[in-house]
Amino acid sequence: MTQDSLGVRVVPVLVPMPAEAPYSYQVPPGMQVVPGSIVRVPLGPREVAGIVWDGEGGSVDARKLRPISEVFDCPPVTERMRRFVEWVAGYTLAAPGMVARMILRVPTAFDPEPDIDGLVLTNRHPDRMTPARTRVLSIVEEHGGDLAWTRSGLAHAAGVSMTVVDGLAAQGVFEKVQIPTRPVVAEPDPDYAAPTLSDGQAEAAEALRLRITDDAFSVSLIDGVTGSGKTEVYFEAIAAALKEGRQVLVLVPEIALTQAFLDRFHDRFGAKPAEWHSDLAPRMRERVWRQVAEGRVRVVAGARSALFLPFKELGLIVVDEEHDPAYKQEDRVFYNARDMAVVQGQLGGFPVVLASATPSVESRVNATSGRYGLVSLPARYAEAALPSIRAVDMRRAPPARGNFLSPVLIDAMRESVESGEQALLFLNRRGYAPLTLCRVCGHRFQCPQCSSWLVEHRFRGQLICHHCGHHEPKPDACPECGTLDHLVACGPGVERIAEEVDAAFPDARTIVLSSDMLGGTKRLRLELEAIAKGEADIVIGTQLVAKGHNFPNMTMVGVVDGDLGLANGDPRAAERTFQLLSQVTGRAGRTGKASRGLIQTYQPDHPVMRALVSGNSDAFYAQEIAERRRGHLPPFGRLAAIIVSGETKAEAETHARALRRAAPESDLIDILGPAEAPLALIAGRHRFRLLIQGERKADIQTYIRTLLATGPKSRGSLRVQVDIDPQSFL
DNA sequence: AGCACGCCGACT
DNA sequence: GTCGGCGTGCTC
Repeated sequence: MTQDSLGVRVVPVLVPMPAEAPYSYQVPPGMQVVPGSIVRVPLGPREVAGIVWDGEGGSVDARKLRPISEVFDCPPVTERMRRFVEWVAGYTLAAPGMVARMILRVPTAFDPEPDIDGLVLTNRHPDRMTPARTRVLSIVEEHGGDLAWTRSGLAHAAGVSMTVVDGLAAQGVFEKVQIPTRPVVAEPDPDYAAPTLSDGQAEAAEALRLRITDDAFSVSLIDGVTGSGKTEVYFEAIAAALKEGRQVLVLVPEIALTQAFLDRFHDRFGAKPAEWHSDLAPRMRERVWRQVAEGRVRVVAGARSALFLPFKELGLIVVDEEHDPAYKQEDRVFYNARDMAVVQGQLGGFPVVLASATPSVESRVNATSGRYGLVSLPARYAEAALPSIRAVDMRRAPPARGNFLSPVLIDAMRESVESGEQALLFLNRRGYAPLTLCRVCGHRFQCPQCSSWLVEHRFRGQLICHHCGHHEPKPDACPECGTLDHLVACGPGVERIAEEVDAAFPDARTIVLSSDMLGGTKRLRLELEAIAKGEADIVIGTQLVAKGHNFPNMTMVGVVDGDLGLANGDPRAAERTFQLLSQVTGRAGRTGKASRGLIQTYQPDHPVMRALVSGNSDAFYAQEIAERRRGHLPPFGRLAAIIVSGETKAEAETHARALRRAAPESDLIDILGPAEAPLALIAGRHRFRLLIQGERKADIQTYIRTLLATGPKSRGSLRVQVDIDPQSFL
């Protein structure tokens, strides 16, 4: 804290804009501020919320200084949160103000919720009774007599107008009291419904409980297949943290929390967790934020932005489905919420639990190297038998000409449908066909803006670019040679599979689920409910069927193209495919009935397929890890360079190919979205980067020189930052 | 990031 | 004659 020339106190304030450092503001005489105080300050033509920061304000022209307008009546941002903001800003190379903005993005939560005016019965009697007055008084008596009521609530309950209640209050029959605001959720009870755990689960739960009572920073990875009871196990860690009087954050990847998760939590703790995600109604958002800050909310389940809630006494973060790419934020401030959760744990000195049936390779490495604790759960045999998974070798059982479903798949579907059960077909491709070409001249329909193929959506009669959203009506004639009616669809999308299914099963009830479905989220939810109720026999879906929804009668899952995504040049291709297909095939087999997953593939010997079929992923992970030890990805060794390469992933891939050609033995490389490593010195325009790592800086410099000499000179997009270790916080 | 100012094209 | 596009520049 400093004083300006007139002796007025000046403090640094972090304002929500991309400045390098806090701005300085005067503290008007008589105003009390401490580091962490949330204040309203003038900023240019407007007023914004900012956070009083630590240390000295920078030197500014005294004439620029303006006074703080107001200190909000709100708990100050904790020391831990302030260090967290600085850490995230340093790591992601974002402006600290922009990180602070993520805490402050709750427009009106900084003022306390006003108490509600209530009425409570006195022992005075009304001058005379009327039927309406009798009703009011008997309603109050029925509820015990000493409860506080709101005017409108009481009038409504008694079925009378508010004037009746006002009349009684005027005679002193009621007196005014202040009702404190209602908590957004009831307090969870750690002893509400202690579960019966299997031996394996009990052992795992005990290991996590010990971490909690250690009261120190640690990271534990719970690795257990679908149905092994990970959730029950980390619930015990939550219970232990609650008993220690700490708050708990459960991070979940999806925007909307699945009802299933909330129900399970309620069953265990007798109350729901507070929810936090971007779709939350503004009023609820404020109340949750406020009550989290006050420590009234004990457990929050939320999307990645919940990491920036101002917890008063956070004592545990659980990251569910830790491998999920939805944890990456790739705009403004680029971060991976899973990693930042670990950072919070370290700064706050409390445990972090990562859970996944298919952990990310980096978490597996951290667990096997001992940096993270590993809690493995054996499969549970009893109620949730795993589906038997089989690879369908497409070379040996090919589909009929012009079709995409192998007879093996069709037979399995028929068996399920005929026995009154449901079948799910998974294909991660929207629309009818991913490529359209002219049979006469070979013209391929390409997006005019981003040069990817246009995907035919036959239902809508459009050709659509899935990259940028560009769309045009599908013409009858080739734009190149003008020939009519010779355009041909290449490859399958879900719409095309639906066509094939309709032909093979004309009587079955079929539903197609994809994110571009007409009718939006509401319709989707209805369809999911309908499916759960058994109102469909065959479901054909894209990625969104992989998530959380349970279909109790789904006994067969067919993956139409298991190889899709294995060969797209992404260094995480195998990992992602394994994770996605595990999840999809896991949709079957939660019923206790015998169930199966069939994966169509041309590479039945691929490590991913072997892992899926055997149910043992150790060899697969070992291979992935070995591959990366050969130099493909952090988190091994020190990340030595980030080469920024352009606006699109395609551009980054071009650079990567060039470098691979030029230096085939090099310690390459990954193409990463901005969340995965600090975004160097770079204006926000470059969104994808190559990472190069090596043992010695000299190696890196060689690679960079090679790339600069041979790589495409696309828009001068190569920039370099050296010497950042993304794991150095551990 | 947000917001104002500012300078050029089609319309109440 | 005005409304409105987004380029540039500034905010303690």
